[in-house]
Amino acid sequence: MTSTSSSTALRTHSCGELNASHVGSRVRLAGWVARRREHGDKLAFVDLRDYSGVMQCVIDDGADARSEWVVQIEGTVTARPAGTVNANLPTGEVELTDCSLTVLNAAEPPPFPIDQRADEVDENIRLKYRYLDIRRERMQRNLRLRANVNSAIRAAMDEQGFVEVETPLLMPSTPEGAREFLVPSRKEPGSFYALPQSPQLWKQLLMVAGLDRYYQIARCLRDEDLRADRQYEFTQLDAEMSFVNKDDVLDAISRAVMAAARAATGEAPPPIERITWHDAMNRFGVDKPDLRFGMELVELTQVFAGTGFKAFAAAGCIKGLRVDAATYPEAAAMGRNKLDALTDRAKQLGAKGLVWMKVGEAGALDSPVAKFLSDAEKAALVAALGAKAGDLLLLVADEWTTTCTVLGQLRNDLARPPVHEGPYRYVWVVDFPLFVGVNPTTKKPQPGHHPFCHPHPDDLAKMETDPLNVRALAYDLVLNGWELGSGSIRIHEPELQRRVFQLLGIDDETADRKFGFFLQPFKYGAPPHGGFAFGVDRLVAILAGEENIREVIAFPKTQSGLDPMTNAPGPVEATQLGELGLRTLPKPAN
RNA sequence: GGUCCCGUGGUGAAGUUUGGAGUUCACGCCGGCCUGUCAAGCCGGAGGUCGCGGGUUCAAAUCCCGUCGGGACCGCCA
Repeated sequence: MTSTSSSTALRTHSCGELNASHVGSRVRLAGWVARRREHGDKLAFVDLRDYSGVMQCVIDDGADARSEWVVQIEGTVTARPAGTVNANLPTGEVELTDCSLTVLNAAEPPPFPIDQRADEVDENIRLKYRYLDIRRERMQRNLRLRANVNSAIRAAMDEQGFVEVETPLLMPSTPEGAREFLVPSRKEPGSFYALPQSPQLWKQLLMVAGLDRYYQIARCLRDEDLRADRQYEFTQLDAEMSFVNKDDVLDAISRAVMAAARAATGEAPPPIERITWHDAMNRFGVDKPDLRFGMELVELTQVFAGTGFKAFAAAGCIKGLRVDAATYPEAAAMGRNKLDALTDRAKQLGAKGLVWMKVGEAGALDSPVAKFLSDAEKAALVAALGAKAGDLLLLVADEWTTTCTVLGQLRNDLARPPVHEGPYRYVWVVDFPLFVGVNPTTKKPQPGHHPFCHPHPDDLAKMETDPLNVRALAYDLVLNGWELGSGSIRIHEPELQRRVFQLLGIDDETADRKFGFFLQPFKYGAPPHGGFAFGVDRLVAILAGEENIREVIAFPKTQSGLDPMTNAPGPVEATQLGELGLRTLPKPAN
C-alpha cells in the first residue's frame, strides 16, 4: 500500500484525494457513510465521506452500513466503467472495488441530512447538533477558510516584524464603552475581574515597553445585544506599532488584509481606496459605505433655499436619493403600502418624515407634497437628481447628520446586494471626528472612538472652541458595507491627554482613578504609536460569502446569547456561589 | 427596552385569512424487491401534546390574551 500525508494507522488516504492517477492502488479509507444505494444482495454503492470529500465504494456482499456509521473500507482504486463516471464529483472518475468493510462505530440516523439540504434546516437545530452540522461540506469549507486566513495574517504580521504577544483575559473593569462580562474573584469576594472588550490598554503598554510592534489574533468579549455580525465573543487581529504615522499603520494592516484575501480567494484585491468620514457621510450616509453600488445621496439644500414648503424651509440640510427605474424596477414602482412602510422606517431611524415623489413624463412629479413646491423648485429638483420617468425620489430634510444617516440606511435597504455578490470593495474611512455629539446630561462632547485617539494636528487650535469639528487621527476599514475594524494614532503626550480629558469633563483625579494604571506608564517615556484592530469573523464571513458570522464560528451563540447544544448559560451550585461571595436575586416579577 | 417575521411526525413545507375528525406533499426512518447507481428506483409500513399555558366556542393547528424559543432590525456595540 502507498501512503500520503493524510495516512494514519487506520487509513492510507483521504477520500477526496483519490483520482485516476491512483488506479490500481490498494488503499484503505476511513470515514462516515454518506449514502448507500442497494441493488439487491450482490451489489451496493457506499459513498464514504471524510473531511476531504466523498469516494464511491462498490460493495459486493451487501454489508450492513447505514447513514453516518463510521467505517473503514479497504479496496482497489478502479477506473469507473464507461458511462458511469460522475462529473459532479472530484473523485467521480474512480471507485473502490473488491472492498472489505469494517464497522468502527454504528450510529443513529442524524436529525437532518448531512449535506446541502441542511442549509434549509432551522438554525437552532443546526446549532443543537453543531457537531453534525460541521460534518457538512459548507462548514468544513468555512472553518478551513478561516484557518487559512488566520495563518496568512500571522505570516504577514510576522514578516513585518510584529511580535505576537498574549495579553490577559482577566483584567480590571473599565466601565467606559461596551458592557463587560465580569468574573467574580474567589480570593477577594465582592471583587471582580472583567473580560477584555479588546486588548487596547495592554497593547499600548507594550509600546511603552519598547516592543515596537505587537500583534495578536485576540478574542474580545462584549456583553451587548447580538446581531448577524455580532457575537458576545469575537476575534480580532489586534496590532500596535511605535514611531509611526497614519500611513504606516494603514500600510501594515493593508498587507495583512491583502494576505488574508489572497489566502481566501486566490487573488489579491486592488490597493485599498480611501474616503474621508465627511465624504462618506455626505455621499453614502453611513460611515461604512458599500461601494459596490451607486445611488449616492444628492445635495438639495440650495434647491429649496427660500421655499414656501414649511418642512423644507426649516431644515438645515435636504438631500435626496434617486431610485433608478431601470436598475431597481421593483423598488421604483413601489406602491402606497410599501411607501408608507418606508416612511415608518425613516421615522424609526430618526427622521421627522420622508418625502417621496414618483417621476412621470416630462418631469412631472406625483407626490403628496408636490402642491407645496414651485415649478422652478420641481425643475431644479429633477435636474439635480437627474430624474427620469418611472424613477422614485426620496427626500429627507433635517439636520445634516439625520438627513445623511436616514437616507444612507434607505439606500442600503433598497439597493444593497447580498454580501456574496459582486467585487470586494475595501475602503479606508479616514479623518473620523474626534467627538461625536454631546452627552445630554453632562453637556460635554463624547469621544467618537475612545479618549486616547490623537486629534488631527491641524485641528488642535479649535479643540476648545469648536470641538465637534475636530478631526481625529482615526480610521476604519470597511468591506462591502461591513465595518471590519478601526484604529488610530494614540495620544502619547500626557499634557494633550489631560486636555482631551478636560474636554470630556474628566478631571485629573477622576482620570487617575479610572485610568491610572494606564496613564502612569505614559510618564515614563511613551513613544508615538498607533494601531488597529479588525474583526476576523466579519472578514472571513464576507470572504466565505456568508451573510452572518455564525456560519464561520464553530460554536456560536443564538441572538439571545444561548448555546442550544450545551444549554449555556445555566445555574450553578449554591456552594459555588458561596465560595465567590455571591447570592442571586429572585427574577423580577412580571 | 422596542418593532417586525417565524414555530405543524426526525427534517422541510402546505393547511391558519373564512374554526368543523391530525388532513396533505417531499425527504428521512423501518420492512420487502432490485447487479451500475450516484440526493438510485419500485412496493408496503411506522411515526404527531400543531412550541407551551389560559380564554372564546357545541367545536381551535386556525380566533383572542399571555409566555417560551428562533431570526432580522432599532436602541446598545467608547
